[in-house]
Amino acid sequence: MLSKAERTKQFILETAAPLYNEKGISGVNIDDVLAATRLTKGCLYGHFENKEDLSGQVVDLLLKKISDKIHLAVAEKKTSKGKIFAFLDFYKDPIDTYISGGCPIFNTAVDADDNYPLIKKKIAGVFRAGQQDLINVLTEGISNGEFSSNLDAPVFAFKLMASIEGGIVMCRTMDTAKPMQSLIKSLKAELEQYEI
Amino acid sequence: MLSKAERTKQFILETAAPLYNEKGISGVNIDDVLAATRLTKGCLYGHFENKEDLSGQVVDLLLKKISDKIHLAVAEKKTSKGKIFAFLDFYKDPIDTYISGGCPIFNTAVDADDNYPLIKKKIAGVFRAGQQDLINVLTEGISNGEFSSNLDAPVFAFKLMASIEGGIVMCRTMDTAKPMQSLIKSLKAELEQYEI
DNA sequence: AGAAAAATAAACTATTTGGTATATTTTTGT
DNA sequence: ACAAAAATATACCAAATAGTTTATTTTTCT
Repeated sequence: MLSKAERTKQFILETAAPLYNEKGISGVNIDDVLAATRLTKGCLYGHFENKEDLSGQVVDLLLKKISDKIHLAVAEKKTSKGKIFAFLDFYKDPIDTYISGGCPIFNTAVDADDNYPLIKKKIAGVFRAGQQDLINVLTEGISNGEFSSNLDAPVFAFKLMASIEGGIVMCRTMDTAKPMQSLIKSLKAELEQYEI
Repeated sequence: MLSKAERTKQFILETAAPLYNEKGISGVNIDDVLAATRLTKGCLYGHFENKEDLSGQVVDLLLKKISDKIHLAVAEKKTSKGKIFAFLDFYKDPIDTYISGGCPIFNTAVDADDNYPLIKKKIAGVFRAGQQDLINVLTEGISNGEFSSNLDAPVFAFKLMASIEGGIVMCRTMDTAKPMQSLIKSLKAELEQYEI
């Protein structure tokens, strides 16, 4: 079992995570975190060196949580098509997201661009890994005869991610989930064009 | 001719615009703006009530500038296909953007979500207007025989915007423009499937 | 039960940042 | 040329925020 200290630290990170996702890195202040956790400064600074330390670890947790959740949703499907569909369906509700405030990968990407080069590098890695995962699934689908070899896996993988992420932001801003449903349908139909 | 005061005010807004696009609304501080404009506090506060006033007007300018520029690029094309292609080509370089820091519409959307409800509403309007413009172009293309009536204009319009905006962020984060070229090609090909 | 670890309470420091005030200088436009 | 407008310089104020300190209390765990 985790020590009390480790549990408290985890609790702080978990509680701060949605705050960071909603308000952005520079939008969160220490008092917000203290209010949300109902802990005291002395306690918080016993677990983290400073705000930068806290922010870095929160971002890491955010990225890990969403990545794990997606992998889980995708892993339980057997076919290539099933896995891609599961990825798309994961994002079907852009208003009420897994972690409140939208997709943490994307939010952090916009936040970090021009502001936090270190975090930006982390996100770049997450994007690359995510795209590679999709490429692997699609390539697998081509080699096992699910899809035609006309399917350009890297391009379609990028298109899937870009449109989903863009769609989330648009839907959240316009406060409607409907366009996301149509977008997902359209992307599914696009993939099905390559079915053999 | 504009009065000196009006010119100075415009100069402040134009100079602050890329700062806001790069750093986000709460990331910009007054001293940044003073340093960039090389003006003094007294002067700045002679033109704007407070930071909120300045921020609001900068965001308005950002949205107007990019909207105007896109309209200009699209308007000079005659055909529906030409207009859509012009829209896509407008975003072909996600690294070196028209206004430094990426697409201001999208940046502001992520920034405003959960933080600035008033600005969020403004962006929602811009998204809706942009989508409607694309719908109109596509619908025109259908009615004049360029495209099949199988083309679902609202859905495709949304897909165009979402994937382009998402693609910009991904490319900027990974520091490469290449995937954007492929994405644009793919979207063009997708539209061409509906050509008659 | 009792020592060590963890958390609290509360006061305090330092820095950043938004904003004000005012006297002086520069620029503009008739 | 000259009055009005615009901008500067400088000093200052107030609030928000990050971070420290220390003595005390609570909790954990053997």
